[in-house]
Amino acid sequence: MRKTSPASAIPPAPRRRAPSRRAIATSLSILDAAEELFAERGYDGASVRDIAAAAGAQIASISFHHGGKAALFEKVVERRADELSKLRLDQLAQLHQADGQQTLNDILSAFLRPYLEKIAAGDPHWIAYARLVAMVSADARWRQIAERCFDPTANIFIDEIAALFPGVEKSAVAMAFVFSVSAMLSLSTSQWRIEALSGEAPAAATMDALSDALVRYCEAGLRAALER
Amino acid sequence: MRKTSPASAIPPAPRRRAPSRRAIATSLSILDAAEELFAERGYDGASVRDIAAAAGAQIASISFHHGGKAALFEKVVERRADELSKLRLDQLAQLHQADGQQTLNDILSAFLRPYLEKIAAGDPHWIAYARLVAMVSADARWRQIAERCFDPTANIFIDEIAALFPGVEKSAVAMAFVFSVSAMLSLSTSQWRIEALSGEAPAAATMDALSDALVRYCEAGLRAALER
DNA sequence: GTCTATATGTAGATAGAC
DNA sequence: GTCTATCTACATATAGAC
Repeated sequence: MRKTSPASAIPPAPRRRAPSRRAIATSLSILDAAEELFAERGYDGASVRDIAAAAGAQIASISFHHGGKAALFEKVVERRADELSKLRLDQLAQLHQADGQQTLNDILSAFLRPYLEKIAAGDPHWIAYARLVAMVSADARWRQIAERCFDPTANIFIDEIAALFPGVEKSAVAMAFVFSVSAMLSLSTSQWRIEALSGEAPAAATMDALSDALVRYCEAGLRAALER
Repeated sequence: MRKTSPASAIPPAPRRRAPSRRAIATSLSILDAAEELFAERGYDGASVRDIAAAAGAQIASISFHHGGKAALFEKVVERRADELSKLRLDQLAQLHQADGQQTLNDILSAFLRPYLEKIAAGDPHWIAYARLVAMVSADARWRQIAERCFDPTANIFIDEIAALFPGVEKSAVAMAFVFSVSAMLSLSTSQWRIEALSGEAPAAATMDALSDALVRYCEAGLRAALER
């Protein structure tokens, strides 16, 4: 069944020459600048001009390296989503290896803590990421990004939670899960609102305390919504 | 100390002639069209051209009646916010009249139910409103709208809740309150995400069931986050 | 790969006739 | 109050020199 012709059978590799160090730097700085400006001003509010300027690059570089504004936005979201999904699934795998019965708190922590630790470290890239996720989640125009970047991991966690509540419909679990993700995102997207509503005393709460409160909030909320 | 001249002392009323019926209709249809398009595409994504076209009005009418795009956005948010705040504060007043000790569930219901009833009725204007609130809450550029339209009522409810948890810092209550508002908004803003994550079975859950689940979720979450 | 120059479209606002 | 016509600015994208 094999073709007899030697090398020509395999089409000549459509692979390009490896990009130069400088090209990589340009491409990356555009990605970083885009992340910041998209998060701050939204997709329509951030122009490729401003992104290029912030990156110290040419406008034309954006189309050249990333294929246009829309494709750039997708790459920005995808880069972070992939890293975060990996961390979350790693946590889940560790739970399974420990092979005691995992609790709701374990599963929720595996999902929430990796992100909470990122923002507790104060990394502005990850604070920006919450705003991007909120945009994608609220805008049907980015449906494909959500399906590709968020849904696979979310489904795994929803199924894990559903296993703890036999007889409860998956849609109910999905709903309570979305409530929890929304609450998590609000820590970043609405930080200024929380501060504005906190009154005079700034209350130098550590991010760790906020994280713990969020996990407790979500766990209790999920139980109340799903238990009979 | 009074001027002796008769009518001229009082400056001629700067009041304009009452607007015509048609003018009112134009102004209103612009407001309605703007609400829909701002919610669907965001502030930057919705152009005044499209808004005018959707309203069946002229582009120039937008500046004439509403003073420009930014002012129009504010009016759109303010109109709904005022109506909703009134409903919420009415509910709270009824609780106080009943003068039994009000529970956390009472207070949360007074805040959440008026909005949940609006969307349970399927009114697209109110579903759109959640998206607008989410935009304003996530974007510091609209800080003034949030301070004027949302904060006064939110502060009243936060204080009511705080009274049930003596010794807990107001900032902790504000945080848990923002979690709850985020979860509430996600019912409208991320409805399509909930559906996508619910799996094959569409599960024709009534909006009333979703509302009850949300209130249970928020109440239990608040308790867990605030109780010692 | 980078950069200049430009093509082509659309944005929000308003002057002035009606 | 409405509507036409137009102003000015800025958007994304790309062709072609380097």
